[in-house]
Amino acid sequence: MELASKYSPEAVEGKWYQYWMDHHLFSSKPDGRTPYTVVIPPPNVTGVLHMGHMLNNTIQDILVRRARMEGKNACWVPGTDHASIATEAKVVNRLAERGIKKSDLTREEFLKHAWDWTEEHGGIILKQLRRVGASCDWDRTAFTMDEERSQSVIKVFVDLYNKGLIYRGVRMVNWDPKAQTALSDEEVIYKEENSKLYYLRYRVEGDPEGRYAIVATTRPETIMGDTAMCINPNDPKNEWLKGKKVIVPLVNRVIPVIEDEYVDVEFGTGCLKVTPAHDVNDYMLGEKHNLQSIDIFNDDGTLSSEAGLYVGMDRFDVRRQIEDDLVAAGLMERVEAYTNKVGCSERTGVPIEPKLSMQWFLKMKHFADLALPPVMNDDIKFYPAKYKNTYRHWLENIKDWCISRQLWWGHRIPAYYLPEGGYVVAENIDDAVALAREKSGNAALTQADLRQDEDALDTWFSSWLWPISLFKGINQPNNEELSYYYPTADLVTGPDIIFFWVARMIMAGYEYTGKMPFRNVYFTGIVRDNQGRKMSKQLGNSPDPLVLIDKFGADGVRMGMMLSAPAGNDILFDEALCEQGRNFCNKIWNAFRLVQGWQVADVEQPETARIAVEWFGAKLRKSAADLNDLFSKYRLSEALMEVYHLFWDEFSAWLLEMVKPAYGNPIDAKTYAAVLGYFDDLLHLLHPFMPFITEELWQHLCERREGESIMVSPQNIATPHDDDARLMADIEAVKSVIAGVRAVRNQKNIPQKEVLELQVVGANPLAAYDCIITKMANVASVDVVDSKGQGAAAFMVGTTEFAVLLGNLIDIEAEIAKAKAELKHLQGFLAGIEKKLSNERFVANAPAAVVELERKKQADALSKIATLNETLASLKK
RNA sequence: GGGCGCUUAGCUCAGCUGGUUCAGAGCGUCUGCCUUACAAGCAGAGGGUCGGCGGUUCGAAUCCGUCAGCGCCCACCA
Repeated sequence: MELASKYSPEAVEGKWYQYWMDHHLFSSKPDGRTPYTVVIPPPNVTGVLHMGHMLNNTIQDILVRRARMEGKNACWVPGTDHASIATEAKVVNRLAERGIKKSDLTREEFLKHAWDWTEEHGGIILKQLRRVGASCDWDRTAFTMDEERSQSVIKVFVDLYNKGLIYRGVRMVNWDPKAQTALSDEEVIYKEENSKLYYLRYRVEGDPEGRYAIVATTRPETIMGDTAMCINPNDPKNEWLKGKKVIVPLVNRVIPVIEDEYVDVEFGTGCLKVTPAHDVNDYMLGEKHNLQSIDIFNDDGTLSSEAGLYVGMDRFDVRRQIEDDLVAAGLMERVEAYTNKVGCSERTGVPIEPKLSMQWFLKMKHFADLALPPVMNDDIKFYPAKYKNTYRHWLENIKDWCISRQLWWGHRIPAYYLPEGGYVVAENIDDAVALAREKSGNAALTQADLRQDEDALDTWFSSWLWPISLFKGINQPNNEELSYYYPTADLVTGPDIIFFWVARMIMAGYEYTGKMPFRNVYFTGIVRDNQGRKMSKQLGNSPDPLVLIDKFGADGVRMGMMLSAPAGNDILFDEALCEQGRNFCNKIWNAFRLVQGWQVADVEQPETARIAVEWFGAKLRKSAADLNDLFSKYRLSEALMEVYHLFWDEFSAWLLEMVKPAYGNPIDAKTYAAVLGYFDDLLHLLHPFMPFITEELWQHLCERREGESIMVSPQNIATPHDDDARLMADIEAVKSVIAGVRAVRNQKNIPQKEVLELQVVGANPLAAYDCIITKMANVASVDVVDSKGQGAAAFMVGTTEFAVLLGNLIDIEAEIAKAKAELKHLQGFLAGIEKKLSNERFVANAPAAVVELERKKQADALSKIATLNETLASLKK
């Protein structure tokens, strides 16, 4: 069959993915094999594939395919996340485009829109993952809001409530005025902002001299909520304010001056305005000093009637306005430029507003105690391990988790309020009615009397169950699938969700199965552009993975991603890397074209081929062993580089050239079979990284029967043999000789096809390999001589001198210069060694082996120097 | 403010518990080649006093201290 000289991914990829699907090659059921389980970090159900997914899923696929090829029962479970707040925001925006406001809809109507949107866009990303080659068991595709997962979430909520770990209460929470919901601490991102520090004048009530205190604040718009001014009792400069009352500017409310050591004497004027409703610290001060709390904001961030002034205006408009008004009223001392950190909503980006509200919380101390030890003692391993510190620090300082969200899209909190007050928590309405009757003593209560809590649960309250709920482990504890697949093997995710997700999965894992959810966590880096900038829509520097796949092929892009993606390091993505991947595909393709074009005949195996075949076997065994080691350490980009080098340099450039028959001649059957065997081995090693091209070539190579696939075909590369190392070292020396001759050709512009004469001075330690040297370097023979001939270009391999006879082509001056330069280098080298050896303390203290080695180096250097001196002498004749 | 990590060739990085001629790899660069698998290729070459300083040691890219620069995480100084 004629093959094109270029590999065409488009003709291959779709075909094979369909074939894998048709033959259920990704599907997994419990059996007698060792399981290898990975659960996908579920992408947002309405998301589209970006470079982060490309990286993350390529890594998972490599691990999964490798495990599958090792004979494990690989199970990669895909799915999507309902992403409560993100999806709700998207739905709200979409409705807004149609002129519909969320507030005009009932909960049911809104959810209908959300489900429509989910069904329309949901799963697009999963389809896109197939283009990448992801070998997920698609029959298991799950959704965090499907029936099974929803039930799990509700069941867990009820369970934790009954265990006393979930409570409801009024607390200061992070309020997102745009999404109009509470957020967990983890969803608040602090951004540095250039703002202003305002110095306001608070006149002292009844002061005959009309004195005033000066308060520094970044948020003058909150003065309407001020209910005290606080000074440090140990602050002499504010001593005079003790026991006084001051008047809030513009508002003219009289508030007390309180004393608390919390106040930093050094900051501003040492006077702090206290707004208990709108600042976490002020809230604490308010509690401590029994202050009134005035909530001046509406849920959307506009001023409420409580504020008295600026009612209905947005908080930031008020800040601008009040600055002017304070100046006009003569109450502004001054304004300074100031840099501070403002907490913003991770999702909507708007500054969060600390707000007192009724929310549901999960006590975290219990879970922290559960989740910290297994990571610290490496039952669960983190790659890279540095994230253990981050993890520990978070768990040791953990605060209760606010799990309620004022959203509709998500799992609705299963709490039901009784008409006369109080509530019950139950998995379903029937249980709730029963409980409510019991609680109230009113046997006549019906469903209609109960009102379910309006809030939904934080998205992460469902995803923390993911590794368990995917195997129905919450609803059917200890079921067969769970016992078989769980704990999962590896989790591949970004360090940005270590708290959101990883830590909480560990907590839920131990709480609900008594076991870890996964054994290893591989933290990927962030994909950046080649200038180190984070990829973003605004910058437009984020390529579409599918466009890249169209351009370079899925295998090419996978390789491009992996080439520079060490665990935990950010990857600077450059299309040039995909180009390298594509080129590699082409290289593999063409190596195959060469091999499959050979005519086989019943001829004797040449010695060259015999040695070459033996040598490459050693190489292959060594690489396979190295790969095992690299994979065990999750050093995937190094593993890929290892295979890349093995295929391109050792196999293509050396082995194939060594065994290649002369033009038009056939190859012997023995060599041919060996080369095909190696090709098969190489395809197996490559397959986890480049699934498509390897499957394509494998079928050509083995005359595959329907239903077979490289991914489940046996692969048996032996462990290294005892004499492999010696053979490999010998061939490395042989390569150096060949490279030496080629270098001479290059310098002298002698074409490869011109046969040269090669001499070796003294004895030839590589005599057994002369046939390889003559073939690869195109020399007539390797002649052992006592001293090299006139007009020869010399080079050394180890301590042996080789010489290429050049006759009148030789450039005596250049040879002398070269020899002199080398001599100088060697003499310097020797001087260093001799200095070491003459150091008594070195000889006395260093291990014998090290000293011995130095002696060997010394002897070798002396020998080479002698050779060079002879060369110089003969050149100068 | 606290914690962690990084700094090695033009770029991206590897160098594990100090000692193989240890200063490496890939890409890029340069030179020569359209050699009958592949110019998306072949052959060859150049390139770094391992961020600075100090210390430990017979010996330091590797261990310790310190300084400088960069990055990340955490934190209620308004």
